[in-house]
Amino acid sequence: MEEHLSKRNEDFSEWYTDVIQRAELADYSPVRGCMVIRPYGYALWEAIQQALDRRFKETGHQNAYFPLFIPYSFIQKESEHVEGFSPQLAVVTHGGGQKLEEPLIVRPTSEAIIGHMYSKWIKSYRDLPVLINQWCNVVRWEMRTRLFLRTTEFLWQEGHTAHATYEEAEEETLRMLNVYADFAEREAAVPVIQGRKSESEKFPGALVTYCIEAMMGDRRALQSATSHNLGQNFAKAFDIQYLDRNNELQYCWTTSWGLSTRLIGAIIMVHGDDKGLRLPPRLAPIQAVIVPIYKSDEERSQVLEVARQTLKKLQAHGVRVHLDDREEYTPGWKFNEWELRGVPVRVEIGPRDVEQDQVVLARRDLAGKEGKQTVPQGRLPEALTRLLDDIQQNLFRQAREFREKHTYEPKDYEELKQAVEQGFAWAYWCGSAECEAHIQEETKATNRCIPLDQEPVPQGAKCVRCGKPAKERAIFARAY
RNA sequence: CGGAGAGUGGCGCAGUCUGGUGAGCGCGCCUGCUUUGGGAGCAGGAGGUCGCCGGUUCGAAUCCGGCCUCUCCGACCA
Repeated sequence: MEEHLSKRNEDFSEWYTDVIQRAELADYSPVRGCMVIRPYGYALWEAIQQALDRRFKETGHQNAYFPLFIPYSFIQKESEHVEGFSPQLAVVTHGGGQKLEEPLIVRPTSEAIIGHMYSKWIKSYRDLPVLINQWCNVVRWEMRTRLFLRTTEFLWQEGHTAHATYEEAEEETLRMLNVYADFAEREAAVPVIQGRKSESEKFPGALVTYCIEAMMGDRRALQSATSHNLGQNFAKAFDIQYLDRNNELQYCWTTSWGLSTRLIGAIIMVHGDDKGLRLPPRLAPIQAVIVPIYKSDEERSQVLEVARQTLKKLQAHGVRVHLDDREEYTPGWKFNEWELRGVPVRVEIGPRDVEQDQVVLARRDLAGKEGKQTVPQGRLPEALTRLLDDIQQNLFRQAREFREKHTYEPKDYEELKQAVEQGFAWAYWCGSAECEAHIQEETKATNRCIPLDQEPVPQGAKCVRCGKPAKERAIFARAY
């Protein structure tokens, strides 16, 4: 292992892949574009799953599981859907040593197969709404991949719901968008902007796509989750119909929404620094690591004894804590190792601390002495809990300030060009796909979203590119 | 899929241009002793058919051809 990481500001991409591998979150696999999620990275995903799953259940959803394989014909039933996903499909043509009658696709998303099942299950307005989520893997054959951000196979959850009315579907779509935003900000400490995707950026087959967008440490944007109101498009393609109270046959209104392992990429890129990861305490697999320090054998047994008691005490208090009692590494080495792996708090216990019935707490988000404090054993659990809370909030605050600092309101096209070099540009826009395409071509920035939270367009506001009357404000930025 | 770079013990690299008698260096790993409050020191040791296939040659990590994989930059995308 090399002693030092790549510098974050010098080469962000290299720093990113470096951190992931050194922190043992993931590794490259022998299969092109695929990655192996290692135990530490998977533990982070499990923490994400728990925090989200709880929110899904609280909003009335149930988990289920649909198959990995989908008949090829299914994906072709919704025209925009086919067009959007065809280039990315993995197709199975052979099975059991024989050519298949009909090829199967490996799901890139499950609207098709779930739509098919919903058409069997839904008969009456009494069956609605159907609120199902699944945790699974999907495959999209990407040209260029990147650990966590874009891999051929990735893990995610996809919620699929069916409703009696447009209003209910829209309400559900926005409810889940809110769930994602709440999760991102409170659990991952990643500040997000809730918005609507433009026509050209929306999900293939959706009526409206909503998303949460976040700013990464290199000031590029990352779509961190999406929520789609699918209207009746999939209901019509898959025949999802019900009889209403008046005995009239109606098509359902459906939604889908998803968040993937990509969010791990966001956590890395939003919070990480030159020393490595900085994990938000609420999701960190290890919230505190105890590092014992000693010289003689006598000190060793005393310190380890206290370290083990401290471990038990903190575990009993509900803290995810780890005791690093490896003999082969020095304390200094361990300090660096756990900082690289982003553990929010280090608990140092040495002879001095044993003698004085105290520990030293060092927080990951503040460097050196500034982040250190001495706490009596008696007050440890409470002090640590408070500290974790403080770190969680500090990470969020830092990320939000960073985003605000790099957010601009360009008044003309020249200013927009400069703004997207530096971060997010909130710009008035005429709403045309043409302007959007021009902006992308000329600045490499895409329309990330039209923020939901925005003032009415003032009189006389003009599109930043074409000068025609502005319809709304959009965020333009370079994106992952 | 277009452009660039790279594949040599577990990791990072040198050697390749100019083929030849030692495949080398740093980190890691193993053993022992001394160390341990910010990436310890010394001594001894293990580990590589040089990405794969083919060709040229008395002889190939090195030259030639093909293929595979990875990274970075673009177009596509969660």
